[in-house]
Amino acid sequence: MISSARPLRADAARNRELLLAAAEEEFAARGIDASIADIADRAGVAKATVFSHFASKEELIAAIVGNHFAELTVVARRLLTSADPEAALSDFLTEAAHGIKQQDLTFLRADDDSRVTELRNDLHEAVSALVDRARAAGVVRAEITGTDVFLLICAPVHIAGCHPDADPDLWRRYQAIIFDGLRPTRAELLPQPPPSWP
Amino acid sequence: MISSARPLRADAARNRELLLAAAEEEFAARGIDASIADIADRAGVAKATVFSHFASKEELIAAIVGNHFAELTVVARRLLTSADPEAALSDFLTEAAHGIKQQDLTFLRADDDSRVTELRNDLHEAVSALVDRARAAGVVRAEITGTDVFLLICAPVHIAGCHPDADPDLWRRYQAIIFDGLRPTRAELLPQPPPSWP
Amino acid sequence: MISSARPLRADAARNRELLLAAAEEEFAARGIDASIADIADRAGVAKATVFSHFASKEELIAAIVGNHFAELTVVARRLLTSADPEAALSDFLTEAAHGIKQQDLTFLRADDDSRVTELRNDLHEAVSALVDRARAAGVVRAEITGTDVFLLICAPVHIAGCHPDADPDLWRRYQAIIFDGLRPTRAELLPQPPPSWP
Amino acid sequence: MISSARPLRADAARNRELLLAAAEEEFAARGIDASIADIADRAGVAKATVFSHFASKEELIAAIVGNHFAELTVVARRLLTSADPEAALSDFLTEAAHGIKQQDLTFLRADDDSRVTELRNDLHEAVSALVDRARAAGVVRAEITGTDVFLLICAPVHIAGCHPDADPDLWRRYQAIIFDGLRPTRAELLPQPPPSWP
DNA sequence: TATGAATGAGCATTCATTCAT
DNA sequence: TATGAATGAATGCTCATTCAT
Repeated sequence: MISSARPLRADAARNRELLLAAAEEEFAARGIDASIADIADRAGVAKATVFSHFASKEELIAAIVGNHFAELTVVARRLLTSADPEAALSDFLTEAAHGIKQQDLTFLRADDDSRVTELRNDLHEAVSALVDRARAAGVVRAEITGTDVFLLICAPVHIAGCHPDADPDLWRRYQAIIFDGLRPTRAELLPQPPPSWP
Repeated sequence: MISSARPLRADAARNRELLLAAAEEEFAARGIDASIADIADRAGVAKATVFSHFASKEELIAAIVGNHFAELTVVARRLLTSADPEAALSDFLTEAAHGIKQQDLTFLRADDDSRVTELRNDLHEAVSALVDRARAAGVVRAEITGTDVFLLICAPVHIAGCHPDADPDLWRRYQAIIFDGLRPTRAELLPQPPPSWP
Repeated sequence: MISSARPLRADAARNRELLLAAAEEEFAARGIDASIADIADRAGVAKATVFSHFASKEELIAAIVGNHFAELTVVARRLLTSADPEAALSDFLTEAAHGIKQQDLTFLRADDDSRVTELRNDLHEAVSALVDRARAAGVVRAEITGTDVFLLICAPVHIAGCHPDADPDLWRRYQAIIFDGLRPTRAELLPQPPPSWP
Repeated sequence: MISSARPLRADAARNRELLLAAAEEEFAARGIDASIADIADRAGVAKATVFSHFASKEELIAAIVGNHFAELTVVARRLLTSADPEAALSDFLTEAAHGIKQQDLTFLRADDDSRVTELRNDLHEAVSALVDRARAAGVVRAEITGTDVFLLICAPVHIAGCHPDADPDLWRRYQAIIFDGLRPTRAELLPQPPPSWP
């Protein structure tokens, strides 16, 4: 929300937010092939204005993805200070899924962008802290890592999205199932070692 | 002469198979934006030939998706005859995920095609039978339906795909977690009723 | 004129010629920034058709430049068989300048194209033969090389083009001056050694 | 206050010079398609500032071209006062070509600008005086006019520029050849009458 | 049926120029 | 005067689809 590098003029800052919002909506509606023209139209600015804010379509996508990572990091850090480790992890997954559900942008990738990589690592770290606390409290299996949970964030929304005509809250069902799968009820080892993080 | 729907000439039938195979490979390699030109090149035919077999790109995608549903249906029906209900369900999910992993075509959608809808319903039915048997045997929660499992088919591969540099077998870890989530260990009710199927 | 690689269908070959002609005219009229759209319009075809004949604007330019080199090579080789070495060289420069004058495309460059490089080398070789014969006959200075004359081909037209409102034949005046500069009247050495050819 | 045309503030005058210098460099480096944005960047000012000094890109080009004409005029007038008429003409062409070679802006045209036309006429007049003196001294043919030499100014650099990998001083070779072509050694008449000047 | 060619609609991106501050 | 921002008009290029043979 609050950027540090260059204090934009008020009108430009407004247009930037307008554009990011329009882009999210357009990507959610039309997929990754949403056109810059449509995004500009939706934001009520000229096509060229998009490029005066983001040097390329890739950079626009990176800004969106980065923002989402940053928002989730804020959520994770806030929940780290709560009393109940189990509720904290569960609430994080719920809030995350809820945010994703609003606009499914799961398909957006921005891998080669260093800022996004950094923000993704920040989120990974915050999630790992949440998981460490939950594991220490015995509410998740000993084998479960922060990376596991990081990868699972989008799963409930994605699963519900496979239904051709689902209730908007269906993802909650699959989140509960997955969360139960993380619990230390079963002693069996998982068939693969925990994934490393680059 | 013997087959019912459309008696294709032998070489035409061969071209059709060539095209479907080429299209799958190209979609797997380049994503949904793979071009008809590249598919035709890979199949060794002219671009226009693609359109003499499939009226549009959508129809080509529908054919691929339909084939995948049909293959999974075969797997599900075969496993219905096996002795162990738990192993049958687990094996189905494993074989399905394995096939998807080979060529991740999860992103392909073909919603408005009636043949695809029919094949999808066939798969849904076969999976439901598998789940009914598993539930009756007490290896999955009473609340779990065939629709649930149908929706979960792609999840393990999708989850592992969120890792920037994952082991090719990582999906097995998440499949085990999800399968554990389906088990009747926990008594708590799931937060959402089972989804209906259209 | 007669290409070897792939025998185009009659209509395609016609469109190709139409496009090359239109492109030459458009480049001559608007300079190197002539647009593909205008070229296509002038040729009476769709924009995309340009790209079905030439993969890029660069390739179209290369085709034009290559054709011009090839045509000049034909002229040079023909004159090599004529009786008078002085007239042969002079006529070559005249015919070349005349062809260039029709459409000043001096500004077109296609350096990185291997076919063009080859055709340019062919022309260089043919011109060198013409110059060798003229030198042997004592009608040009001993120091003058084929490379010198190759570089001088465009000069008369370019010089006349610096006049804001010149007679269309003014280039002949500067060709005569330059040709006189090549004659062995003066014994003084030229201030720079003859240029090498890559 | 003291100067007549437009009393610029000191910093504005400085920006103007900065911009002209930056524009020359950028045009020399990137050709006529050098962008206003790059020029402004190089000058260290905002894009819009360019337009507060020059109403359009054309006008900026006209200013550069006009400056070059004016500089050459100074050179020609200075050499008019030298003792040797032949050396004066030769030196003029050498100094001119040298300046052009440093930054080849030959491609810049600014025809419809009245100030440029005036400066070009000034140069034409100064060159004509140089040529008249040389002709009177018998060092150039009787037929050669100031207009001829004016048109020939850029030729040596242009000719050397046709070589794909030339020595930076190669233009001197062609200047010598052309200058020899101007000498009164040959009695033959040139094939075209001297061009008039508008 | 198979195909070489043609094409209309569209896309990301650029740029000279204008505007408000 | 200087500038950050905005923009309309182009531009090279792509692609699914159509057409004539």
